[in-house]
Amino acid sequence: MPDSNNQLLTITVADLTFPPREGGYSKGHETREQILNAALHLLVEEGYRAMSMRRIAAECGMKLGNLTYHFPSREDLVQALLDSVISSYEIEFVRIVHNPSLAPDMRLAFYCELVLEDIRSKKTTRVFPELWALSNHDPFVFERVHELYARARAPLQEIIAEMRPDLPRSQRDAVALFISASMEGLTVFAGHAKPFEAQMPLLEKIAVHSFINLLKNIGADSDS
Amino acid sequence: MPDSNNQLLTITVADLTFPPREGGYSKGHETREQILNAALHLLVEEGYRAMSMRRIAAECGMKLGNLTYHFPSREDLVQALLDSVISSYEIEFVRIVHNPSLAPDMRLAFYCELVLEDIRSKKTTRVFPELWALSNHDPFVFERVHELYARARAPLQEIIAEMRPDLPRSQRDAVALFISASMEGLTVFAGHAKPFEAQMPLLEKIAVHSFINLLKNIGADSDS
DNA sequence: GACAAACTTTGTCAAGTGTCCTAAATTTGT
DNA sequence: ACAAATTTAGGACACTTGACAAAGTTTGTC
Repeated sequence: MPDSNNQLLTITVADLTFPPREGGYSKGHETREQILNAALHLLVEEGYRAMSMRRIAAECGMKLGNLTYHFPSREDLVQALLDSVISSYEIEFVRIVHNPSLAPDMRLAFYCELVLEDIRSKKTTRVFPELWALSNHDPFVFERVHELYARARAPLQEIIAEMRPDLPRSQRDAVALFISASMEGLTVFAGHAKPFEAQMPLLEKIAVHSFINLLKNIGADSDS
Repeated sequence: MPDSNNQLLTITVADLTFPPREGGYSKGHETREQILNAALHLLVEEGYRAMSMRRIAAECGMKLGNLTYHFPSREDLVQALLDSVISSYEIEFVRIVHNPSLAPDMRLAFYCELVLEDIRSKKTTRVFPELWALSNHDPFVFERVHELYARARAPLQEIIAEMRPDLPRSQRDAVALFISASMEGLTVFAGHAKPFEAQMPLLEKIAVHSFINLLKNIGADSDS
């Protein structure tokens, strides 16, 4: 198993993950995936506005009618795309939880490294701001995005509970939220092709250092 | 001057700020502002997609022809809107710099309070994710947004320089960037109508505590 | 090979988009 | 009073958008 050696170093979130198929021919599922891949590609390269039914069909080299056969409405397609994007992340979260029990500091640092590494990818840098904007006006996107983040915080909450069992749960969860939001914010500044992309390694050190310090000192300090 | 008393407590960023006008009648400038306000309203309430020329005109109760008289192209309108939004913030940044020299800890806490208070407003929660998404594909938006953030970090850099003059500038700037990004990230989670909006006061405490601890300990610690 | 289900093409539909235009009416500042 | 600025009222352009219907073609199975 050459994978299990560098598994901890090379975890990368897949672009899209598709649910197991039920009925239909295999060709149908293939084109469905092809469509969603084309949609993601357009979303990443040219933004949500460019992700029209016609352009997606053209990207696939197929006719528009065929696209509407697989996705009767644009909303269907967007929801399927969102599901596929999010599924990829949830798969990785499961792996992180099943991590060998290292020292909590190390697990936290590792978690941050994973998140900040993913943020630097073109896909994440491009897709998530789009989702944040959409979630402001689309309840479906809103629910899915925040459900995703809730699962993303779960490993963090475990680590924090291990480090600071003395803190009340509400406090621990708030800290987990702060840490998660803190890293997400770096997307805009140090994500792919952003002004401070090159400084991400330094920012990661600062972030991890800051988070660990926060966890050590919060509550015990001369703080209200 | 009743303002100068609670000035420090009630600073709020205006929705739009307009540059001084040169030629034309005053009515012309008024409708220009009316148009931009309507555009912002649409952007906030229904998102970038809904912000079409016709809908803006309808929102103002005016004819499309009149809109294209003031803004010949949609790009002109978007750029003017962006300028107006950003101007409002830059005005506040200037005030912050001209702050009485309190203890740097207090100035930092005050700065964070301002930012996190603004983040909770509907306008900021709605507009900025839109800008983040647009900046991924529109060079003009990209430049303006990051120019805005650069100015937003300036007061932060001053405070940090005061607290930690021993640190190299690159390190200080990276910390300022981290702090700024950290708070921006909270937009998605604790902004207006977001799942953790109610927890913003607690999150603010955590954030300020974390930032101050970071500034105290960074470099001096057993850290690489 | 038959055959039904699944897939794909082709063509059309109403509605929306930004941009441009003309001509007339109205308002504004001096 | 009068020129400049603004607004209205239309219209038109070329194009894009999501949705739909009716034919074809392919696929797996009996």
